[in-house]
Amino acid sequence: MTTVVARRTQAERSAATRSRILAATVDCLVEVGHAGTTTLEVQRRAEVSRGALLHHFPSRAELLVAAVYQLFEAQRDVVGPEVSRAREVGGIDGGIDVLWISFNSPLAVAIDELWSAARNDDELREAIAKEDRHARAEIRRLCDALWPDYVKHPNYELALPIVIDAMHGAARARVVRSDRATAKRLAGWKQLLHELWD
Amino acid sequence: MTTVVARRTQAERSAATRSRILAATVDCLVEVGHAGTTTLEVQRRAEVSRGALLHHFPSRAELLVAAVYQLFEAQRDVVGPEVSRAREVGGIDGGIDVLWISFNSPLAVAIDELWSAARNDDELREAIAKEDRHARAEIRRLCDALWPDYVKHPNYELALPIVIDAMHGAARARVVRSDRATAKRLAGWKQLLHELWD
DNA sequence: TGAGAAACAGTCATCCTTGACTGTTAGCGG
DNA sequence: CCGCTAACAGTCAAGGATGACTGTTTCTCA
Repeated sequence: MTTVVARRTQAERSAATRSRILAATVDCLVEVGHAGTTTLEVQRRAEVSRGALLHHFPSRAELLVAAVYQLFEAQRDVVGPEVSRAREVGGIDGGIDVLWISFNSPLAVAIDELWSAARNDDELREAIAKEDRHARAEIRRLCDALWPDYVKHPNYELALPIVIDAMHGAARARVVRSDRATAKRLAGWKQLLHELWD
Repeated sequence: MTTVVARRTQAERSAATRSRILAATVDCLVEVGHAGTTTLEVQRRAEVSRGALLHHFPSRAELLVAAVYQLFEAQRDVVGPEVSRAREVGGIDGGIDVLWISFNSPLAVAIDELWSAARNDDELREAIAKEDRHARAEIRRLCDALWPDYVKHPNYELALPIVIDAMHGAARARVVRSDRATAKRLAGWKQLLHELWD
């Protein structure tokens, strides 16, 4: 009785391994942070040999940079569909809820983790800066889709960056603060937009 | 010709060494980040022996926790005087400028660095959470002192946390974004408060 | 089908960090 | 003035991380 091993092309094998490694890297970033994301730990989680890991990503730096691209791409895959569904979400309050979700995915946590590391790593910083521009554009598209009625409101351009920055700040602070505090913030953002746009 | 060594009490010697170590730790956090803040690097910067370092702070964790207290205390020393000077600063715009400064000191950078590390370190997180409450109260006092005329405005409680969160978010994003972007944000916050309070 | 290349496996030397450990000096109380 | 303790000095072993290196398998293409 021999196990039937499905024949795969080199490209398929390679891509699968690469994916496993990157997924493990993201998991690692979320669970134990940037400092805990060692090549050994990634290799264990991905269940690949050292050779495999080093073959795909010759150095830890290259692994993390690749993770950046992977992460932002994954986030686009999350945000994209939300844009399509945006018309079903009603008004200011629903929009804030949807927006807040995108700041709370595991992906966002992993990105935040790399963001911290980027301050002392030129290579990472450059990679993140580049992707961040696209991410912001995507968030912007999401907002426009969520609030088509307000896009032309004179206060739209004023309020948007502030709320987005505030969400960034709140997402970060969430590490040490209570869920209650987060709920209060959500309500605050909604009230602000009502105040400015209604 | 013998060098005259000033006689110091044990307590003085000890306190001086401790200060040097903590100051070096803060420098280290600012310059090379949490990951780069090794006990060896701190020891080099403080110009103390390994024995001295380990005597005052038996483990790296204790060193970082001590740094948390030191940092928040130092920040209080910075923010405190600002509260007294607040009456000299005029209006919304000046207040925003002052507030923004407190998010840009090296201290804030070091705190942010520890904040990142805290996500995966229970001891640190607890220490930071505790101090953070005081810090927020202090910031609140500063705001009240900066804008005594608006404290009772119905939108005061609405706008304040949002602006503070936004400053947190913006301070963090500054790592990868341009100074121009920061200037735009400053203008935005000012405009928002004018919109809500005037 | 067979040579070659890509994908993967596993080991190893090197470096770095940490904290334990032992030795030394400076101040303090009796 | 003497013994004691806190403050400091310097070394060392253990563990972990990284990437280089060599060996093996799996596909591909001529």
